[in-house]
Amino acid sequence: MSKKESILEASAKLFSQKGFKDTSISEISKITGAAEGTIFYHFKNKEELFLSILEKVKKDIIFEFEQYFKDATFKNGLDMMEGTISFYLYLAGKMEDQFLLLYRHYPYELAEANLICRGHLEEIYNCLASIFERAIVVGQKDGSIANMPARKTALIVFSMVDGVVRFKTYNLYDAGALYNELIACCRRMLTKE
Amino acid sequence: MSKKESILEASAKLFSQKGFKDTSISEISKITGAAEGTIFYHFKNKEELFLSILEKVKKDIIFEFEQYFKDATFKNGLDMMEGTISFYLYLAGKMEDQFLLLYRHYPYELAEANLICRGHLEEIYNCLASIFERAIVVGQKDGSIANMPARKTALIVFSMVDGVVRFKTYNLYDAGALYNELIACCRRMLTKE
DNA sequence: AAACCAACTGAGTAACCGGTCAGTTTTTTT
DNA sequence: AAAAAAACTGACCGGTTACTCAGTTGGTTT
Repeated sequence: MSKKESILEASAKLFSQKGFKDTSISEISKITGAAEGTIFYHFKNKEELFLSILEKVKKDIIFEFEQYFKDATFKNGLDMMEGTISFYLYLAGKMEDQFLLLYRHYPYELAEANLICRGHLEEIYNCLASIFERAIVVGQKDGSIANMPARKTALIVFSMVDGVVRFKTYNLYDAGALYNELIACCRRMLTKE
Repeated sequence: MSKKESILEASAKLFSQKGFKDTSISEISKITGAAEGTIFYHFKNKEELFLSILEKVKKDIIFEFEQYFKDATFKNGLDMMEGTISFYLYLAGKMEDQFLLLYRHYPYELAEANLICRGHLEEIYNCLASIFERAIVVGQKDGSIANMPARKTALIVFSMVDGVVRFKTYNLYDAGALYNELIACCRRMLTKE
């Protein structure tokens, strides 16, 4: 692995686990074995290093969902929604560090001043919201999901699922213990009476 | 207002809006007019200053909900849930800074090492979850809410509502635009058998 | 072998950080 | 009014920070 790659890998982990401000260049230098100067040779400053990481997070998340939907088949829209939620929870565990980075405050603060950062975040959230929305639209066509505003409902399902992941991240409640209830709630919320 | 009070007020605002690490003692000193030494006279270090603020946030949030439920009357449990959600959204706007502090990462990081911090957070989340739970229990008694695990469902409703508040906080989506849909989703989720 | 160049180095820098402390001012008690 | 206590001050300190830059390395091209 090149020095640049190991810098990216190590700082992605540190930014996720300790936060942007609490991660120093000297720490990244020590872990990777690269001199501090090397870090600034590859990235013009700390902020740009962060943006490179965020871009990779974006690509990874979008790639994973694309892969999942490429191979998956569903009985109907409601079944698709259930699969999507399951995969989201699975992914949040598998890509724990990447999700943790998105649960931090720094990306959103940077997004206020930095258009590139804002763009990455919007792409990520748009991708996630669209995944839930697609399931709803499919379900409304095949009749497994009732008529309701697809995008808005998707955002609510998204925030519901994401909230459960956060509970786990912050050690407030075990996400696994809520899984069955989450699926049941979602089903009741979306199906016709 | 005493110096101590103005230090608490100013740093609460700064910790919420800029974060713990990004707020320096010298900044608090400049804003309040208190010397840096004065801050350390009242609070033995920066962390203890933070804990004082978190404790106040806890008291304020719990107080506000107690006040609300003291005067409010509801037709039934489902109506109570709707009122609770509305009040939660209203409160998240009114106490924007306090909620923002809870959306930051620092409190949860500190909670891992500091029992007092952990205690405050648990009290806050327990209070919020219990509020939603109570409405469900009432609704199940009067028949307006279907039978389902009260606590777990409460946590899901909570994470759903809180997620919508976060969308607004992070400028990702306007919470107000989701209000009607949020209530409708919640109603469908709770009323079906 | 000479020239070139991207990758890399680490000592150095100015700015800032949380925290201390000896001393001053203000308030309360006697 | 004297004494005691509490509130307050700001210069100072050691440590850390992001970032710079003059110089070195090692591989490729001419």
